Parts: sequence; structure tokens; C-alpha cells
Amino acid sequence: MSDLLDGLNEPQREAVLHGDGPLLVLAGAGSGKTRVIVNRVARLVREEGVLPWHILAVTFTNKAAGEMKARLSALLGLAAQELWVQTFHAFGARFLRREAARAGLPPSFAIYDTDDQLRLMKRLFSDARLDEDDQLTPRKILWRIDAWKNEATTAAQVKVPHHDLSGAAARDLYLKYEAALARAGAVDFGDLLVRPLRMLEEDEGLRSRWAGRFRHVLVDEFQDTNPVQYRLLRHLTGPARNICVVGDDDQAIYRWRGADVRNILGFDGDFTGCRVVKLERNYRSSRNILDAAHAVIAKARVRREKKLWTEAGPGDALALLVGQDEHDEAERLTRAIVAERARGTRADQVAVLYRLNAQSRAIEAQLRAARIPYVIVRGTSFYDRAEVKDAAAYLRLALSPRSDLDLERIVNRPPRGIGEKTVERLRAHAAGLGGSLFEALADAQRIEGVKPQARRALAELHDAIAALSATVGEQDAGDAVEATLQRSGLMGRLEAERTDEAEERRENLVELVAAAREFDEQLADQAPSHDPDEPVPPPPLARFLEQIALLGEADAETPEGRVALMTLHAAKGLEFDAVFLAGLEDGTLPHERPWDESSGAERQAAEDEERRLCYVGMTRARKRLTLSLARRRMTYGEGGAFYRTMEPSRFLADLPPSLFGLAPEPAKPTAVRGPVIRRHSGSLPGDPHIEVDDQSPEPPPRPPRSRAGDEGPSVDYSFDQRPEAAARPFTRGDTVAHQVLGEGKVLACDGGGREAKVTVHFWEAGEKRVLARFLRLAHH
DNA sequence: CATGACCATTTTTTT
DNA sequence: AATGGTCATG
Repeated sequence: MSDLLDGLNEPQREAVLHGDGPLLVLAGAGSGKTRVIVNRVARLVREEGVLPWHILAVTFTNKAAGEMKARLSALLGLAAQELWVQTFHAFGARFLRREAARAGLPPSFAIYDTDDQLRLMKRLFSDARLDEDDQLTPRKILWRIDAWKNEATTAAQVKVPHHDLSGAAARDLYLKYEAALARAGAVDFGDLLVRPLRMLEEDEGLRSRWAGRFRHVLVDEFQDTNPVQYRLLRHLTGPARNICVVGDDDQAIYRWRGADVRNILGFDGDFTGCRVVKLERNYRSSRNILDAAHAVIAKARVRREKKLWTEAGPGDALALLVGQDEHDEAERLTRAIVAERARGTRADQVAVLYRLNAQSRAIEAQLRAARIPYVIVRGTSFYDRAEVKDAAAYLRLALSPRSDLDLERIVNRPPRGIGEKTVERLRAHAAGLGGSLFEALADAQRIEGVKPQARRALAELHDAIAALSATVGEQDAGDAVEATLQRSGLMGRLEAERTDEAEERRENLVELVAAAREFDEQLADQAPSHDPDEPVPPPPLARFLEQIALLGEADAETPEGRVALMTLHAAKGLEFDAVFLAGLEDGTLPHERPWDESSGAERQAAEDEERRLCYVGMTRARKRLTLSLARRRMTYGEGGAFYRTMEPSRFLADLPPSLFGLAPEPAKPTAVRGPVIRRHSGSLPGDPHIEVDDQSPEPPPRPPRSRAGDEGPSVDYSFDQRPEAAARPFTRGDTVAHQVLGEGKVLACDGGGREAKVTVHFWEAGEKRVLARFLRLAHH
């Protein structure tokens, strides 16, 4: 026992030792909440004799679940494997697999990701011959469907007012969408939660079985639960009401995804007799950083009052960098990062955080120029690649051939002479048969109006899918993937093509096989289950595909030795010695959509959420926090070329100047190296403005860079200067030089005429990054 | 049927 | 800047 309480403060101990009954842990940023959850679970198993498979601990990201599992393994050994520690969505998938028969799903149902959903909706859209308008795009429909699912509204339950035409269309498409999923034997992300919920609510036997199964339920990041998740949790919590939720309303940042902060704000009201423990001591950040973060969050309208405290000293002052535009901002950030590393901070202890993914581009360019190793932390990129998705579509088809969406995707991949016309006839034939595309494929010989060549291709494809389908269920994931890549022709095609790009894609497929093999090894390492209810597991391939589907943005590893670049959302739960928070401008952070005309209350709620996002970003920092902004920012890329003048973020005005190491009444800045911003201060009456000197250090020596006047973009491009280069337009494969970025290869060109726009792709660690577009006049 | 040029539209954040 | 769709050409 002692080791589970060692070094814990009083409220932490209270949470770990709490016995039966509901428990709400309000855990501020950096207050050691993961440790509390982990030690609590360990205590239940070790001291209270709770069986591991009677404990359910849910998180939002695989990464968080993984970390929790790893720490529990260290404390509990093999028993930890039998705990139910997983994400909400993984739990939903596991539930549905166990109850597949009851749910009316095939045992190896597919999980559609956002991309699949969109393709399906586009198909339904064109089938319904709907005209797109502002309200009615496949994307917007999906958005509405998702919102409906997040509050457990079925298509039949949707109520739309009579005059709401787009609402009615959305409801009809919802019905069709659900029917299409059912035909394919697939579920989407929302279904993973809402289908278990509905089953539990409609079936009392099932409900009591599941409510009795878990003696303890624990939830991490509870502030980000949506209504469906909350209801699901309530059903899974047994009569002893042993539910322990941990969260921080100040870090609720998923309102747009249906999360409802009221779940945490009202939890102790919902569960009467609930014990509330507050963890307010911060072990992570210096006092200056905490004070700054608190100054921002304190102005949020709806929150539970609390203030983090620390015994740490004030630490370093905050810094503010002001750039003329996003390139200049990125350059200053880069210089500051160079200085940070010069004082001995490891690259992987440095992070650059931003609101929008689009902000990374300019920063990347400068980091690259300064030869600072970095990674964009973004989990899904590998599985998002076209060739990997093609492979996944074949794999899903092999498991369930009636998945029309997957068949449509790969019907002509690799190219085998099946064009749009043939697919149309195939579809018509399937409709005639009243079956799936695969069934129509089996009947290829009888399809009207298809040329013999296409007919042969169809038959060939059918045989490939049928053959894979027969074997894949019995195989290891690795073997199944390997066989599929061969039999589908995906691999062969890429091997035949002798270009850099094909080689790159081929390597990705090889990597996919490796990932599957690694997955097999994990399965083999698992100890046999002691849980008497453990059902026969589905084929390894199905479980591998499930893992891929559920991998999320925030799950990416942050590799060693590299500066991490990520969005504020992806940064939740992480910490770094030095954090650089970029884009502190009104419009960027807080982010605003100028075209959005929502009501006052809605705007207020949105601003509060941005405030919390800013708070999350600031509290990632242990020792140093640097904020930066650009005075103007380019929108729609260099091509569109217009600058928007930005005002410093309203959140900056909430920060006391003293935190920046400035006197409240600052002397006139001497040698002004960087630009000076003037802003009105809300917090210091009588002080009309504060001037902030740019504190960034001198740049390291590097080649001078010309600047295209005050108005133009601040990066100058130079091209391949060889005489022969000027004599012809750019084509694929050309090597071009860039003063800042170095060499790149032309992978795509726009426009074949006298004026050529060339997109240059750089490869970095196997990933293709587009860093610049070159505009150039070819000779006449 | 495949390919490439040209055009139009699009931008939050992600399980 | 990047994507996706349409149209002409081989």
C-alpha cells in the first residue's frame, strides 16, 4: 500500500483511498491526475481484491489509455492486461463485437472513418439527385447527422419544422445513410457509442447484465464527455454507484464535438452523496506560467472557481514575439528556439503550439532553414495515405464482401480498365438483383453492355476478392495483409512503376505489413484471459483494422530529439520544458469565423472555449512560455495573396505586464529591434497602452534574405539558375532550389503554358511535405 | 478509358 | 494551398 500513497498530497490520497460511491475529482492542469487514477485502480485490485476485468477505465485517446496501461502494468504485472482500459470508442467497438448478434451486425463489422462517411454521403447525394446549396453539402449533412448521433437522436426521431427544407433533406439522407451502413454491415464513429447505448436502454436483460459486470467505472477527461457518453456511463455503473470521474472544466475543449461541460459541472448534483475532491496543487509549471494561465481562464463566464497553486518559484519571465507577418513570426520563433536549445534544452522538450493546422507551414519552413529537427504531431497521417486506404478497403472487402463503398473505391485500383461507365452498369445490375456490388460482380457475365475486356477484369476482381475472403479469416493479420497486397495487384503495380513516388508508396505498403505483424506479436504476447465471459475473439485482421480505424489525432508519438509542432487540441495532456504558443491574434486565437452569425450567447460560449484552449496551451509549459503573433496574416495562400491585418489577441490584454518582466509603467523601449505593439490595457486603469519590446535574441548567422518590400510576401524565391532550366517550363522530376528551404523535387505542376506554377514537395522522414509554391514566368 | 489542363471551392479544432 | 470536379485529348 505504502508505495501507492508515497509522495501524494492530501487530496490525492483522499481520491486514491475513497471507497464505494460516486467520486468527482476536479483535477487542475499538472496536478497529477493520471497518477491518482492509476494508483486508485491499482489499490482496488491489490488491496480490495477487485477482479481486474471488473474495472472499466475510459479515456479519450489511445495514447492516454496506453500510458495508463503501461503504468498499471508496472504496478500490477500481468493482471493489468485484463483491466478494461481503453477509449470510449474502443469500448463501444468491444461491446458491439460481443453483442454483434443482438446488434444485428456481422461479427467483423467495419468501422467507417470520416473519409468513408464523406464518400458514402457523396454517393447518396448524387443518387438522390440533390442540388448542393449553401446549407446542403455532403459535409454539412454529415455534421448534422453527427450532432444528432451525439445526442442519441435516431433518423426516425428527427423533427424538422415544415419550412425547413434543408432540414428535411438532411433527415432523409440520415435515413438513407443508416440504411447504407446497415447494408454494408458497417458502423461509423458515432454508432460505436450510440448503438451500445440504445441497446442498453431498450433491453433490460442486457442492461442488468452490463450494469452488473463492472464493479468500478473510472473516467478520465470527463469534461469532454457528450450526452451519449454520459448516459452510457450511467448504464454501465452498477447499483453500488462506484463511478469515479476525473476532469477539469477549464480544459473542456470539445464542445464542437458535442461535449457538454454540464456533465462535469452538474455531476455531484446528478449523483447525490458524491464526494468531491479538488486537486489544485500544480507540480508542473513555474509560478509565472500559472499566473498567466490563470489570468486568461479567470475570465471564462462559466466555470467552477478554483486556482492552481505551486510551491515552485516565479521562474523565467514570459516572452512575447511580434512578427510583421506569419513568415516573420516563424523566423522569430525559430531564433528563440535556437536560443532555447543553446541553453541546453533538448529538442524534444520544446513544442510549438498553434490553433490551426495551416499555421504550421510557415513555421516548418523556418525550422527547416535553421536545420532544427521537428515533427508535426498528427496521428493519422500514415493511415490517411491513398495507397494505405486502398489496401484497407481490400482488407475490409475480404472480411465482408458486401461493403459496396470499399468495392467502389478499389474497383479500378490498380487501373484494370474498369471505367465509370462499367461501374454504372455494375451498380445498375446490383440494384436489379437487389444485392451488393460484389454479388453483381459474381454475375459479371450477364451484365448488359459491358465490353469483353472489362468483363474479364470484373471476373478477375471477383475471383481475387473471393479468394481472399476464403482465407483471411483464419490468418494472422500480417499474412492476411501480405496476401491481400499481392492478390489485389496493388503491390505488383507499384513494383512495376519505377518512379520515386511509386517507391515511396510501395514502402508505405511494406510498412503496413510490418504494422500488422507487430500487431500479431502483441496478440501473441497477451496472457490467456481469466474472464469467464470472454467470448471467442474475432479474426486478427478484423482487430487490426479496428485498431487502425480508432487511431486518432492525439495518438501520435512524439519522437525523441525533435521539436514538436501540433495544434492546441493535440497538445492536451502533454508537457514540455519550453512552449511556444503562436498566433495570439484576435481571429486566430480566439479563432473566429467572420461569416458566422451566431447569437450572442453562442458567441460567448465559443469565446469561452477559445479561452480554455489558450489555457490548455499555456499550462503545457514547465519552465518557459513564449507567446507570439503576426501583425498581418496571409489567407488562402500566396496565390490569393491578400493580407489580413490582425489585432493582438484579447487574451494578451488579460496578462499582467509584470509577467513579461516589464514594469507596469514601462520606460520607452530603447533599441527597438522588433516591432512594437501598442494595445489598450483593460487591467491597468490610467495606463493607455503598454509597449512591449521584442525580447528575441540575435539571429544566428545565416545567409541574408531579401525582402520584397513592405507589402509583399516576405520570402523571396530563387529558382534553378541553370541556363537550360530557363529554356523550358518545369516538369515533374525537375530539381529546384530555394534560398530558404534548400532543394526540392517538382512533383506536380499547374498550368502548362508560359506561366507555370510549380508545387514542390520535400521529403522528410518518409513524409511528403509541400512547403512552397513557386511562381515563375517561363521564357516566351 | 486514362491522363492532364483548367476551374471552382474551401478552412477550425478530431474520437 | 490543396482538393475535387469537368472537359478535351490520346
